[in-house]
Amino acid sequence: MTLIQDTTRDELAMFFSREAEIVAQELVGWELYVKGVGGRIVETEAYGHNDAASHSFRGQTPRNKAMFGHAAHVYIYRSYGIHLCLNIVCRTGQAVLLRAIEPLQGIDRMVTRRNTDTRTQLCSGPGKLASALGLDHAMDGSSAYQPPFELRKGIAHDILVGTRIGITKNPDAPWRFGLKGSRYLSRGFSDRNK
DNA sequence: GTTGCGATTGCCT
DNA sequence: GGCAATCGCAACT
Repeated sequence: MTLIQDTTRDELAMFFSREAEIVAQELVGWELYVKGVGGRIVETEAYGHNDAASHSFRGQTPRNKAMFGHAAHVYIYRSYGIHLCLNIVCRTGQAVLLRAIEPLQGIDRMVTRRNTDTRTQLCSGPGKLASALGLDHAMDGSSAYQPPFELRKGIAHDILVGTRIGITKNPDAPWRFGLKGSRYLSRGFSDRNK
């Protein structure tokens, strides 16, 4: 392994080894690619410590094992028996759910996988994002700092804050974050819910 | 062994 | 805005 890869890995491990609500906020504006397909992360949610909405709340199970593994590794789970959702693990038991991406590379492959050519809706939701990027449940637990994943650091942006979507427990925590002005969000930040 | 429920999406009215 | 689809997982008997 080269020095550059080691440096990247160490930097990312340090970046993600913090509270999920901090990481989720700072991750907006970064870029994520899977086999060269992806773009700018424009929406995230934090699943933190002592958070009843988190899969890790009741301790480690076979499904959430990756959440108790290494920081900067991915936690991928199946949602509603149909979709996959992508998280990046932070401090032990915490993770950031990636909810929306602004497509920048590999758009043709996203269009094929999603069966739509509406740019703003290729990755405008956790299930859509997972589908567009071609994620596989077998990737659960693998590191986000080596292929097929590639993370590129972003710069600070104006961030929108809101409550998380689709949860029933701990619904009032302001742990949803979005890139201000983005057209690629899963939904707006002013209205609560749909 | 059984049950109930989702960190969702897309189609229908 | 309403709701069906679809099934793995975890809680419970």
